[in-house]
Amino acid sequence: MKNEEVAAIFESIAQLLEIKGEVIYKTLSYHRAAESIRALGRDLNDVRQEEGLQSIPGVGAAIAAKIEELLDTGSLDFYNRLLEEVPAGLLDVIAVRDVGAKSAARFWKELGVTNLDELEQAAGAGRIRAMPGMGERTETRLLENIAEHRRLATGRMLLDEADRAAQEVLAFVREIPGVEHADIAGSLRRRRETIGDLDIVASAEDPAAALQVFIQSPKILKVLSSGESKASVILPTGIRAQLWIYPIREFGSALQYTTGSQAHNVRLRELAQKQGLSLSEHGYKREDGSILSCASEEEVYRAVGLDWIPPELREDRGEFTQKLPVLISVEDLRADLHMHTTWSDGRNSLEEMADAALKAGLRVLAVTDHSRSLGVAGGLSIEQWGAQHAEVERLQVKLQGRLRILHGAEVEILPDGSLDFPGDVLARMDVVIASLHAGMHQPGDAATARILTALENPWIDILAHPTGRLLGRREGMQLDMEAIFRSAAQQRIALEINAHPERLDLNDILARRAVELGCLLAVNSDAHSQDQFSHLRYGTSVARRGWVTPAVVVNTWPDAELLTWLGRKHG
DNA sequence: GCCGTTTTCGGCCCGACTGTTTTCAGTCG
Repeated sequence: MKNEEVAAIFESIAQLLEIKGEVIYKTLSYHRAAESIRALGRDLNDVRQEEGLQSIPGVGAAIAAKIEELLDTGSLDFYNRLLEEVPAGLLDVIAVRDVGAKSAARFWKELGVTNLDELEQAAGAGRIRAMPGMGERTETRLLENIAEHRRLATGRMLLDEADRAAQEVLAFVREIPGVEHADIAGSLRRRRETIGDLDIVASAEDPAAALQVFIQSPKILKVLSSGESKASVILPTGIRAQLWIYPIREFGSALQYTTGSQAHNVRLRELAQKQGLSLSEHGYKREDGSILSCASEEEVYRAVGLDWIPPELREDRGEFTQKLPVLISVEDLRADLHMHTTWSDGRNSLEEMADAALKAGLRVLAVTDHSRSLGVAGGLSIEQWGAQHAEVERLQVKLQGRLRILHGAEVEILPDGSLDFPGDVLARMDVVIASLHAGMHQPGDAATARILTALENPWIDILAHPTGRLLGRREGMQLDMEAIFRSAAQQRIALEINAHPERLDLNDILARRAVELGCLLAVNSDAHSQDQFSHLRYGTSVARRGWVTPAVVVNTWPDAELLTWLGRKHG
């Protein structure tokens, strides 16, 4: 059984227990265990054999025993019995906004509702408003929220879309009279790979007045809620956004609070509590009732004896207990080792791409069009690659050393694990990227074997978008990443963090694990047009979330070092 | 159910907003 399946079961257990009315801390334990398992980056079976399951944060004796039962039998008696007690359809009910475990339990016990359809029928028939403590408005809003839930079932944005939408809101907020600072917060500031809604935090002399201007603007489609300090709205694009406004002296604690993650904030507040401090978005309250306001985030962390923690690390994945790394930044990237031109499926010519790379601040660019078997993407024949090589040489002369161009290819890994070009062609390349675009539906062990065979090929430098996932569209292959990382580390092959916002592959968790196992990484744009070098910042944010330092990322290295690494194979 | 630079038992983050009530529970982030 896969980690993700185990985590999903614990998540369901947490919710079912909450509906059942179990003490909240027990449900929290299952929730935390699920999060820890998701962040593990390695197979539960390995952890069980090596350090033991209880080495996982939030996993004690009881949950460890349940994990073992799941791993051994593929099923969990405790969970099965829970499902007989509480209708599984209620899990969909509590996924609706403003419906939590308490309400779901009441709908179930008082109206016999066991799933979302039945809840919608009950609301439509006016049976909600008849319940004690519920009214007409509750019922109307419930119907709206159910409709919204059905519309947005897929509902998360990719990073680039979220960035664009957030910048628009931010610009608008900054123009509201009386607003001093405004910043992006929430999961977008933490650079999560997909974004549910936008969080903006601002400071103003008179927060309530500024909020009024915000919610009355024609740029807002609908106001979901609004008060003295926060408003939740829907933008004309259908995207949900929240704006918090605080006095300037509280801006630091407000930014820290609204950035999250929730798990990180809970840990930080627990830490504060042990020092006799109560932390909220307004600052610290001491035991004598006095207030310590924080205008900057640094002050928030310093007050409890911590260094400022970069937002990308705020996921309760060790940032309070482990030494913080010096994270990679996008300015560290000197080279881009994966891109395409009109020779295969790119939209711009080689020269246009080179110009764009220069404008993006790059010093080294690897030209890596597809290989011959990828017909749909205009893969190059051996002869075409040779012709392209002549063009690369001409362009290199023309560029007069302003940009160093390496010539390689993104070479298909064929079904038997061999590469799409023979060794004598690969030997002529400056850089060889191996990747897989076809036959991704084969079982995980077969796909793993195929990649492991490919990694034995003496010419490979980089394994591109290793899992093949497409966010929101396709799950990655179920590979044995541990085996792939070990092989790549041994061969000094770099694993790619593909920076396309739809790929981000490796993800943060896998990137962190790869580095732990001694792998090199490459953050590449995979640009198919001249505007896509800007994607490098998305790849960088994945690396940052994976605790990655520049030292292990080959395209941050000085030319000499990079060429030495490439030259180990290509002479 | 987990966990320990005050604890192996007794704790477990904190406040804003809503809707329905007259003081609060539920939900959310």
